Amino acid sequence: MKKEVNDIRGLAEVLGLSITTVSRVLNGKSIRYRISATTQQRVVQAAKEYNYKPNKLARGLKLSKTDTLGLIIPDISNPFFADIAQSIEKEARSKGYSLILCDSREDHLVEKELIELLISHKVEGIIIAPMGTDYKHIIQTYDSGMPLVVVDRCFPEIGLPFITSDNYQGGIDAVNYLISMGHRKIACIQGIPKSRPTVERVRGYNEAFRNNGIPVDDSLIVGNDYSTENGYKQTRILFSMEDPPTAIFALSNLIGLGVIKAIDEMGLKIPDNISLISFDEQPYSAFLGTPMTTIDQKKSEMGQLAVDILLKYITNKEYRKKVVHMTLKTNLIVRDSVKKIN
Amino acid sequence: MKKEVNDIRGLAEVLGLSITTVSRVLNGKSIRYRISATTQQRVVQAAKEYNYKPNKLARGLKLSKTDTLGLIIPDISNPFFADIAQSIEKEARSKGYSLILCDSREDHLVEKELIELLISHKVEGIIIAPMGTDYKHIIQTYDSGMPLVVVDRCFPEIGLPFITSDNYQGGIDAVNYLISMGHRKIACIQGIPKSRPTVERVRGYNEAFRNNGIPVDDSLIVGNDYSTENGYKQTRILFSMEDPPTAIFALSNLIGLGVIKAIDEMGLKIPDNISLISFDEQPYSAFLGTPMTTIDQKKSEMGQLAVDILLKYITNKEYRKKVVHMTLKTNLIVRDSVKKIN
DNA sequence: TTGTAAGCGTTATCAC
DNA sequence: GTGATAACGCTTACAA
Repeated sequence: MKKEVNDIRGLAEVLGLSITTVSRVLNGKSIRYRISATTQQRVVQAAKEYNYKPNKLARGLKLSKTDTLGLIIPDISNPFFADIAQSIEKEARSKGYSLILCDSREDHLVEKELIELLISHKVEGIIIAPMGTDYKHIIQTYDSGMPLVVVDRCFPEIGLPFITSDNYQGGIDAVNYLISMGHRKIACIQGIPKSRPTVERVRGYNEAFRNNGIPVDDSLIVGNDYSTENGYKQTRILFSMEDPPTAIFALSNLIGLGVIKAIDEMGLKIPDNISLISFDEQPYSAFLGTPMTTIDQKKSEMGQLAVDILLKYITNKEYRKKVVHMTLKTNLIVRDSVKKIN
Repeated sequence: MKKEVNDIRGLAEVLGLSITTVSRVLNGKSIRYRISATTQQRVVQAAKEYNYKPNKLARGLKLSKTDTLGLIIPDISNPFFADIAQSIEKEARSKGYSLILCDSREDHLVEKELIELLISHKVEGIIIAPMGTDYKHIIQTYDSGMPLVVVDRCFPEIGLPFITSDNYQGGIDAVNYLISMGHRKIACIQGIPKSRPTVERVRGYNEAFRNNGIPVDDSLIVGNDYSTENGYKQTRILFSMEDPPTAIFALSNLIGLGVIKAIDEMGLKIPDNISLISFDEQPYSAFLGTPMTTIDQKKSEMGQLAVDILLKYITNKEYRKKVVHMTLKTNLIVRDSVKKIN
């Protein structure tokens, strides 16, 4: 390893060649321009020797191609999103793209600013798992021509491409199972109320009751975000009722953890005193105090597909007319957290 | 919102001003150049109206300032690193920096390529949680002048800035506790053998035995990476021994989960048949089948400090001469996974 | 088979 | 108070 060279110009100089030729070789255009094998070898060799790294900024400026995607996630410390982020990163990089990671912390204003930031960075496309209650800023970005795919918290009512789980069916499956185990008084602790996954899961909840000819008690649908705190608080409130529910349907893994915490603190047992089923399978789900029955989502498929679709939008102008809406099957994993009653 | 303008030039045109003036206003240099209040207002107003977003590529090219940091993590789906990543992202953004996220998947070659990639992207600095067995590529990058901070898997033997936990003391605390509970035959399931956290924790393990005047049985120090699979496999092997250990010290949360899985499958109970203590506290630690005794690390402090130090290196040339080595206290959290014996 | 020069969108230097 | 212009590092017509 000799001296370093920071320029394509520097490289050209030490080689006694023109910038053009060097650039061509480095971009694999030697054949097209019939560059001599010797020249080619010398260039490649020197690039390695002088540790030359092309400047993506300059390249991006010239080509309007930054090899960069933006990812906006509401909470990367939530393992559900960490898993999605991992598969997105993997797929993106395998296709030659880097990822700018942004954590909106479930803050709508931050989310808006992050989009602006990514635009400033000239990312070629954006994958966003939004807060899910408002979409003005998102659709505006999309309409301005920025390739964009929404993940998880989608907005089916508008023309925004998305990929998400079949939350409706997941909700039905969960509640059907609970009902089949004899439960009638089933609480549902929601995530963010107007966010689509919550809306759909609650719709499934209602549908399952209807299918079984059982009336729904709306007062059992509680909670307001996907956090552990929410799960904890709502459980405490539910158990301060005259006649608490016999089962809880937690709409996220974090909420589920909060429920367990509350149950635990009250000296109660799952499933003896209360049954629990939670959305999102996690590595620890099987090893909790009571191995938990969960609704599993295809997280890595979701991430991978999001990238694939986004890249199609980026590279194929025709494809951009299609607004892809994709829904992935969920899967009920039965363990021990639901007791058969009656 | 009227038409969009993609240029500072476009903006200047609609305003009938020069590019220079517009640039100055937008960069808060109106006072220095005594730009009239009216002009100033018009510019700001128009920028908003025409939805102008400065091009960070062009700016970066000109100023050699990209407002971007690189983060390399071995596995973002590991909640330990997800937490660190979150605090890094938060701190970086609060200081005006964006983050390019790279997941090396514990692959040394990938790690090397990722560094090159980040250099190409002209990040202003790099935070890396490396595989931890080799550092040639890292020190070379650092020596070439790239501000860089190593996190978690550090290399104290060389002049690379780092911030990590006091893994040695953490190891001592864990094993001291185990010994105080009457255990003598204590297995240690390692992470990557030559990585510093593992080395230090094992050193603590040995030290605790020595302090208590108990000989160490080296055959009980097993395992080779931080994964769940490793924890699982090693536990099965340990229990195929004549006289299995009475306690296991798992050197990561993932390993701990693998141990639990194996124990579970064998129909054994924690802590009745085997005691367990694991590095890394997680939200679920308290709610596992047996609430787990853990060694907690200050993850968010680690991330935040890493960014702060890195930014000092970036902005303060003088400071760059200092090689910061920082070690964060760990904390033993006692729960129910260790049984008192004898 | 190789080279010259313009231009990507900014900011800084110098001039008025 | 404001404006021309060169330059950042790269790619790509257009020349030769």
